[in-house]
Amino acid sequence: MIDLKFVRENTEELLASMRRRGEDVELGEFLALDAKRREVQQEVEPLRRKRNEVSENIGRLKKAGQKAEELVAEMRSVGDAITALESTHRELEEAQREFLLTIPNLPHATVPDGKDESENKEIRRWSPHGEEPPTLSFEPKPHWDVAEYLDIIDFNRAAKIAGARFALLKGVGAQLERALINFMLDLHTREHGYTELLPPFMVNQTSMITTGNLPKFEDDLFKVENGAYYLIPTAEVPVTNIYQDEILPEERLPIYYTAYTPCFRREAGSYGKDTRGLIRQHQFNKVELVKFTGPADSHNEHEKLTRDAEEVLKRLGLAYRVVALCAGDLGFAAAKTYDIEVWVPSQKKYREISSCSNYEEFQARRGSIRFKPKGAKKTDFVHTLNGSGLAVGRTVVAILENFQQQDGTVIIPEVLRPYMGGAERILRSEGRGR
RNA sequence: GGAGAGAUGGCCGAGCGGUUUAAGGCGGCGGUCUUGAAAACCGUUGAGUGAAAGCUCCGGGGGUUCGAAUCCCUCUCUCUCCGCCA
Repeated sequence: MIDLKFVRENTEELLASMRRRGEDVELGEFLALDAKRREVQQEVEPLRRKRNEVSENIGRLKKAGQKAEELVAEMRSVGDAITALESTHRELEEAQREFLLTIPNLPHATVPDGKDESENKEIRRWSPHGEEPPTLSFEPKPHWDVAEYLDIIDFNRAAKIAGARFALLKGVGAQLERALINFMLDLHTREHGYTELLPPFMVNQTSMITTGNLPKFEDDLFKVENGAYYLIPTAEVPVTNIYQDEILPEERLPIYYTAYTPCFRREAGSYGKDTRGLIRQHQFNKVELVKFTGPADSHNEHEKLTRDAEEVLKRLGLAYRVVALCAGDLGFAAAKTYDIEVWVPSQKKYREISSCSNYEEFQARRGSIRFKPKGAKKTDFVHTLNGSGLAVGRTVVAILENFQQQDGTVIIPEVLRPYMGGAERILRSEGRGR
């Protein structure tokens, strides 16, 4: 959430930022509400002060055994006036908050200009063989064909038991998924200094408001009907909300968390996009990285977090590139975002496998996540950051496609072998499992 | 699901209609003392808003009253006992 005072005092700067995002924001009505609200507040406060003073007086008089009838009568009408003003004030305040919750974050100065995805800026590339992605000596099959031949993913039966955009992993496919989760968590906890969490997979509305998923993006979420819960679209939501409404001591910062969770997304409005395969599912697994930092450190920590996610791909030997999202492609809550895109041979394209963002104080303000700088009188908002480290389903896509062999088998990356009973290759399974 | 108890400042805990501008303790910070430290003693120590005076905040929301942490309604959460259950 944008600071109310900032909106009031830096209106032009805010509008310029919104134009960079391609958002058309109308502030006239909001600023009028704000002026009215402050006017009402200035009216009600002296009345409250008067009531406090006179009421205390009445108490003293009564204690002394004296009458206070006129004062009581007078305060009765003051009380009515206060009640009326308070209810107006509350309505104005609520209207302001509702509006503020719909204003996206300000893009950081280093975010490139641009209207959409096509203007994102490539930052760097990596591949096991230099910078360019490796080419296979035969025509690569899409991962769903690779998986079907090996009998490790069953999309048809998943559709039967749940519907479109679900997958049923089988045998080595299920093992591969589990191996990747464990490999990623081990890397981040043992080498990158993150603490592992296993949070609730459903959260309340308040948590969704903190991260920016609500009120604007309800259509993207699955809501549980008998209970006020939402299925999490990412571990970012439960983990960021851990310190909701808390004031942290400065010495605790920065805090690094990693969490595996399934993620649930409606994918409304993505009809016809990635309809086959694992790329776009209603439910997928992800290992998430979340940081809470002081304001001065967040951009450094953002760079480090992105490198931590990249490391997963390096160890797996998967080619990727990092792009900086332009202002027009930036998510609602983000001040700055790097996407990591992995090479998908059958599509001859890089596809998003991680999104690493710095939200600065945007989410912290919505969730009131603060810290007390050492020696300072005032509290300040922390900065929150997160990134996928990585999306597991899409990592499976990359492994099946990049490491497929002409005979239909798939080489298992060395770092995963200890997690898969030492197997070096995924072979076609025969018989009973089918 | 049934019965009961509770939610107060970083933590513990008093207050149950009017010097509560929330007692007291612990913890934190500063000081006295000390070669240094501990102990003891003294002081200080919640958040938001505002230039300030002030105003608001005792789980959330609503009500009663001149006046609510305190009384009433409601919701949420926690605990105890019983039942059921992985």
